[in-house]
Amino acid sequence: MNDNAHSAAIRVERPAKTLRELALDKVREAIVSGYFRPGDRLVERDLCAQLGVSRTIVREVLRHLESEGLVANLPNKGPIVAQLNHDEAKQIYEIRAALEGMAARLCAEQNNPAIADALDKSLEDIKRSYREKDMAGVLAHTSSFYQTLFSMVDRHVAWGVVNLLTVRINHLRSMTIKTENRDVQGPAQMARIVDAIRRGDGEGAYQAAMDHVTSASAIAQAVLSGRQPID
Amino acid sequence: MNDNAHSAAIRVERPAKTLRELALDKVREAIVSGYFRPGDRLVERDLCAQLGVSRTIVREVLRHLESEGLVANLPNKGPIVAQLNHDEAKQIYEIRAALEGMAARLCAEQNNPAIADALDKSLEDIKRSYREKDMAGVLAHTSSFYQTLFSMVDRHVAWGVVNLLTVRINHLRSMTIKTENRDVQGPAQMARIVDAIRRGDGEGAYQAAMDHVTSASAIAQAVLSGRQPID
DNA sequence: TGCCATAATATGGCCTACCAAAATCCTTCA
DNA sequence: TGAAGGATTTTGGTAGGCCATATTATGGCA
Repeated sequence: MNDNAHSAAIRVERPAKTLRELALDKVREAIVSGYFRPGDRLVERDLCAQLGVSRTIVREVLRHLESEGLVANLPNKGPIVAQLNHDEAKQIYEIRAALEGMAARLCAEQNNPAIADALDKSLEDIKRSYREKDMAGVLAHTSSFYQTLFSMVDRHVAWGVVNLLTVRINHLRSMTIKTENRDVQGPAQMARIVDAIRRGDGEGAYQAAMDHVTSASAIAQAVLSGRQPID
Repeated sequence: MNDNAHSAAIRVERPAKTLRELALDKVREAIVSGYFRPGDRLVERDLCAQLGVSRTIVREVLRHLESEGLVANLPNKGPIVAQLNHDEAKQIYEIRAALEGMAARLCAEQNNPAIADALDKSLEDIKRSYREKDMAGVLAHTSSFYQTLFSMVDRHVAWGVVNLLTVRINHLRSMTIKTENRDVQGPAQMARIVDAIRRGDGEGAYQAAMDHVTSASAIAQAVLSGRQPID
């Protein structure tokens, strides 16, 4: 027993990730990062070669990404990287507004100072990343901010939905945060959310969260209008 | 050209359903309908035999259902039918409330009488199904009511999210609608939504939609408390 | 009898190889 | 030139096999 407990204590935390999960992450990352562009065909056997795995894995991965909305399947032609149009992007921002607004309200109604403190910490990270011009960091810490918002009130299902939708607009997000003045306005809007939460002002937190997403959406629309869709 | 246009016009809407999609629907239906119970193991090779398809297909289907949240994968044990706990159900109802409330508000702000008319039609179908004690019909027409709500304002992404979440609580829905008085209260609450939309009262429609889901959620919680989880 | 080590079984994870059907590209011949 | 008709590419789908792990028998030993 003692021996067992001991070996358990030193047990190496093995990856436990299956090859399929690794491949899934790789391909998702490749799409989100723009290595595969919207409209690109994802030929199964090519992916096999690039990933170094069998078709079985590739097919399962493509199915998974299809159900995530990152990949579209043309009948008898095969999978391509999904194209996000104007309208869908708008809808995604709208849903995020509704859910993040909800989460912010719940946080405010919790009246727990630890929540605002945790959010402030993420906010500092975001500002620092902006100062260091580390845009990947801005995105990551912004995600972290919202994850905190949801997890502090135990809304992991809603967080899952938001997360799922967010990967589909990732390239838009990375463009909006580079917009002029966004390094000041973005954090300012998020600070309003935190302030309302700290005051216990549910309605204010809701509005502030809605406003933040809404302004991001407006910028995204402008970006999309400026550059013609990749069609 | 003319010929082309003509042949396109009469083109038979071919099934186009791949075997995988058929299998996916079958298994999803089997889970939603309760043929497979929460916690049941879904042994790949058994499913192959039952569905009459290859393991490739079965695996892709399982992956798809996993990302829908209907199937859970235990490491080193394999897939089982996902178990819905108390808290998750509550969260799902909460998200539906937020999104259906949003859709109802948008419908109201549209000021288009056709919307309320279409909703009224679904509502009549629901009442008739209740009178005929056709509970499957009640569920179907209720879905149809909400689908109208979303599609009338072109919010198919949000509808997709709601739909995805709804399949996971399908058994709860089928219990809530059988609750005492639900055949009167349910339609009455939905009529309030329609009335507000017809009046162009966005805030009222939002509240009415929230109230409807919230009361369904309360009933679901009661049902879940009454009968111990299937563990 | 009771317990432990071992073998058998079940199952998921992963792979290769194959076939049919559809789309597409390419060649050839009138 | 241009249309018929292969050849190629690629998906959709199948079959079956290998390995690792986990569970379950099983049989032998104290």
